[in-house]
Amino acid sequence: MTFTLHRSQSSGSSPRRGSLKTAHGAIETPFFMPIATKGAVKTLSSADMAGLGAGILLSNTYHLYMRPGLEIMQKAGGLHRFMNWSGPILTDSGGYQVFSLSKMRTLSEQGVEFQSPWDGSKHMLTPEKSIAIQQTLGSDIVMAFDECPPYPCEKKYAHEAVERTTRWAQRSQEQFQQKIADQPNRGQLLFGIVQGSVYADLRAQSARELQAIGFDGYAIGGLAVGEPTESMYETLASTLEELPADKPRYLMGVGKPENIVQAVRLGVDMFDCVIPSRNARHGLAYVWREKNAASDSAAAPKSAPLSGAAFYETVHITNEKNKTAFTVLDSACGCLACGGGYTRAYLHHLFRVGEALGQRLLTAHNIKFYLDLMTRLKGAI
RNA sequence: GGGUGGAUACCAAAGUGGUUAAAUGGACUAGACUGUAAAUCUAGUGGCCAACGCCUUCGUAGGUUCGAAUCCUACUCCACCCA
Repeated sequence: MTFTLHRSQSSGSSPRRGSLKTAHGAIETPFFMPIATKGAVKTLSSADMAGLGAGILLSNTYHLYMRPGLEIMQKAGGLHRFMNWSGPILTDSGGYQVFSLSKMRTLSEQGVEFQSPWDGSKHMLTPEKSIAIQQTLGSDIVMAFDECPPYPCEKKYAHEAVERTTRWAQRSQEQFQQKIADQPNRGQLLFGIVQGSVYADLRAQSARELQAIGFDGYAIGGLAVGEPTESMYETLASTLEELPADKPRYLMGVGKPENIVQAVRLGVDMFDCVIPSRNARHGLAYVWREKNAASDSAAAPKSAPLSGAAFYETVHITNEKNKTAFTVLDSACGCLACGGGYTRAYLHHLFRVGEALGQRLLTAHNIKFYLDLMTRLKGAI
């Protein structure tokens, strides 16, 4: 079995632990994937990631296809070798770029034509091409090519997007199988992506249609794109009811720590998000809050369930008050910054003068925070 | 000694009679960021005020004008040029 649950769960919305086997090792779920869009977690090396205890990274088909391109990836012997990362990698299909680059693309039944922001050149991404690229990259988990609609989204359009996503999922699966027939199976897994905006019936339809095709795992896409958080939770809960319990469920692009906590409660197994890395580069650090437990009844001991957003706090490292804060972000943290003994005052200084080390240290810290969050959640299930 | 050009808010730098508390950068203050077009973006930054609003600013001191950062006079300082 590729995916095994540690405790048998009937179905639906309840937290679960499991193990997902990939060609580059098994990972305990629920887990978080730091994002290495262009083949690197910005400011960090593969060795750094291993040191932080990251189990699996996420990379992006669209970006790697644009640069360095398939020829280089082929000569490099695949993405793992290219970036010198021996753990598992999940590659996103480029479906999200259908959403985020909406001003620079043209969508058709065939696929999506993107215009390069660099030289204006046009590139067509289709389900077949996306999967083929991911096969060349050699990622452990391949994502079907989907359409991620914006929010808000008229139901009529959301419906069309669901049906197109289903057709694209079918084509993705066919391409995936064909390649496997051609070449030795590299042990790649293929995940389908549920769409349907915030409409429960569309989500259910999407989930049903994808299961009819059959995938190794099911992702929930198109959330956290601007809808109210409550709406996201409701949609997530109803969608999970429609997904098989014996396959991994992946909530794409989410999210804030409290979003992840809530999603794990509802039965999600996999996450990714740019928040820890991007916010780190923008000077925002995540810090556990229990050190203030004496004065704050909302702070919980490590073993207790994490609730709301009260279990952590954010630190704007560039804030004036950190100028003379000669303490590390979190004395219990073993990241490059905290373990290295670099104080908030020093990090503040690095950001002020624009030294890249500041971004690097904060990125390491936030990634560690997210990985620790998952460890705690596993411990609480 | 003579000549020319300057002096604008924390810094740099626009503005040559009213629409200017004064463009734009930087710096500073705070905020945002959810399958990364993101080391990005937003807002604020003379004083008082919760706010409406009021007050004080463009080297200094006078003057012209209904009205001046903008025009005139003197002075101070800076830069360059000629002796």
